[in-house]
Amino acid sequence: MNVRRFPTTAEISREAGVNKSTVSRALKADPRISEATRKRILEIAESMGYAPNAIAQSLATNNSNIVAFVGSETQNYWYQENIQTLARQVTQAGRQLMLFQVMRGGTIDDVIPQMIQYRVAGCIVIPAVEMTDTAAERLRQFGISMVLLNRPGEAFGASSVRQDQAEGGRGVAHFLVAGGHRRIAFIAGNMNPAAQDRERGFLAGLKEIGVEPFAIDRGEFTFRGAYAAATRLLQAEVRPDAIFAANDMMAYATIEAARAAGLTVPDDLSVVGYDNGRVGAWPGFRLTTVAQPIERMFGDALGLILDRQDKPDLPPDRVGIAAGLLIRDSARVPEDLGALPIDCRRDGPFG
Amino acid sequence: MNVRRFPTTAEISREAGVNKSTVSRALKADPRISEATRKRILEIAESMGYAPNAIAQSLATNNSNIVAFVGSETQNYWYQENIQTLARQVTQAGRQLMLFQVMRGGTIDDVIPQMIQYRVAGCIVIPAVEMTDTAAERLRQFGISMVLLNRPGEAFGASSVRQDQAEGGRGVAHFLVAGGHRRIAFIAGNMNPAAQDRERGFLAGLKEIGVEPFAIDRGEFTFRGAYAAATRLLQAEVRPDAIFAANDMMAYATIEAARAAGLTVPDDLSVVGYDNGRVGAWPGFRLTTVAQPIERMFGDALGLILDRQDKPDLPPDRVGIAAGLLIRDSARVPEDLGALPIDCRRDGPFG
DNA sequence: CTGAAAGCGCTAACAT
DNA sequence: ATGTTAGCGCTTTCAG
Repeated sequence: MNVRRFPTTAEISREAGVNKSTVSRALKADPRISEATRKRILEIAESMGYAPNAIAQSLATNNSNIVAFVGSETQNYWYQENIQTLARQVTQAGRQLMLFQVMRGGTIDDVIPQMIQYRVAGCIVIPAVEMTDTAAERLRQFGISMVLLNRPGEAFGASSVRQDQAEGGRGVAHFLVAGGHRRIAFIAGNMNPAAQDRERGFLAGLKEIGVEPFAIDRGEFTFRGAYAAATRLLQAEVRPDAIFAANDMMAYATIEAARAAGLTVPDDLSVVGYDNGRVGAWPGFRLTTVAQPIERMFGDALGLILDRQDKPDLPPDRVGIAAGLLIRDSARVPEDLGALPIDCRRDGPFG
Repeated sequence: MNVRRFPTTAEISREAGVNKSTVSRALKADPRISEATRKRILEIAESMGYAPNAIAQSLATNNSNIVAFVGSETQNYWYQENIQTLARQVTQAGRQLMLFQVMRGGTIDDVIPQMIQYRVAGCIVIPAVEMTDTAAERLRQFGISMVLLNRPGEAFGASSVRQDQAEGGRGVAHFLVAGGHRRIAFIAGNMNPAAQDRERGFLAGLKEIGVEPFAIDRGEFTFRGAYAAATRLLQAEVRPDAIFAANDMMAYATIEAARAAGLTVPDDLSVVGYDNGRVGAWPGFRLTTVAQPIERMFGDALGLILDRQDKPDLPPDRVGIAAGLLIRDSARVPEDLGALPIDCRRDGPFG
């Protein structure tokens, strides 16, 4: 309860009868310190309950070791499901994760001041947050590297880790047509660049094969929006025999809407999503979906940032990731998967 | 690309022909600075693209303005669904959110060093992370306040924000019995204190009314575990007419298991969950569940921490929150809700 | 109303 | 192998 100050390197040095800098070196395993003194210093530090002050270290080294994650106020589970993966990786890299959140209708500019204030080492930005040139410029000015997820970084001079979302969409088009569907509807997302790419790729894919999209509706990337869209689609005079939803959240809604309409998936309706969210693995959904190797993508993103700490002139880099289709039971499966322009993998039954 | 240093107060002061400290004061609206100079300094700062260095501020004030959120590697959506709420509130309070994650099988001790290193102002700890006395002691030593969520803080000398989970469980027992169920099964969670409280309260509630629990199985707070448990329960010779799952994730699994077994909810089986997760609002689930006022709870937790910045001897405080039942369609509803020992609220139909 | 100076806890040349 | 010395960028007495 006594408000005693935290032990500092100075106190340790006094106690050990050495200089502050010796302590500093001993603490960080500098090879020049003799084993004997290091051991002694470590013991003293330990006994005093010493804990290094990362704030002071950051100031002295001009290097914060904080990684920023810039998310948005989305309802989408993607961000939420995967933040834990990032947290783990950041921890394992000996860094800290700081969360920044852009409110609905805002842009990344809203959080730029805070990111700069804390001199974060770099930031990882999800597709749902709107980028701006001024923000990119400002970050560059302060030597903060950016990694954009699932969207091109070129326009902002940023790095990117990107599964080609258009390829994913295209793959789904081929998959659905090969599966024998001819009335293929699409439930689009919002203006988020990843959503746009998925749509573009999907439509391009259909065009390649000479199949007209049966219908296009908007679901705004929300459960509710997609539920309404799917319901409209399924209540029409002629209904689609397949629906591709631009993300899993909307695919869940589509499956529920189908069920509510008394339809059986995939017999009456095939549904394909995008994201490989966790709910899709539940037995009631068994969603066929485009999967992204999250673990690897975050790992790469983190790597790009760490590489650029202290190396302000390392140019941005881009890593591309192949799209892959995870096949479960929500869509009829074509005979010859090998002929598709997308990598396919089957997910065994639940349990 | 030029690695020019960030503008500092010193540079501004030079430019403005005043002293560093004047700049410092002007920047933080110190009343003693004349409007004229303040205005001039602000303009210069602006024109130089100045951004305060929070790291340096923290060092100088011995105060980091960082709030730590300590989560675990759980599959539970609770943490994930609600982290956004916290992020928003922390931002609005002008603080930053740093994420700490305890790996499966670990305790809070694993992240204590990092929290201390960054001299976080305080930490918010979810029930899923295991607390230890040494951790509590260490945080106290460094003046870092703790707020435990949904678990008593007394044992650790910590503050807490707590919906009485036992009351919630008890309320469910009364609700189910009043709804006419007599074969009431329970799917328990894990050792997490909130889960334990729910179980304890639920069993106590049944006892009060003189109803024996029909069966108790364990779902480990996971979808998969609960799905297996529910399936066992529903395939028995005599099956329960109601199942209370210790959290929503397990309730979702229960509903899916019931559906897979060809049962109709709530006609053949009533299901009640705990947490008010988002999936429960979907039309396919419409889960009756114990709700927690997340917004308020995080707000209170944050408040407890902010109150204790700079006031190391303000004793821990506890805020209690009443349990409330959110009634949807997954469980038969008793006639007289007013007679129940828990606040009930109906959630309108989806859409 | 503003300036001077010390200091927050640590690092990193530069000495020795 | 260790000590000296100067910062890192900001805040905060204490003066004036």
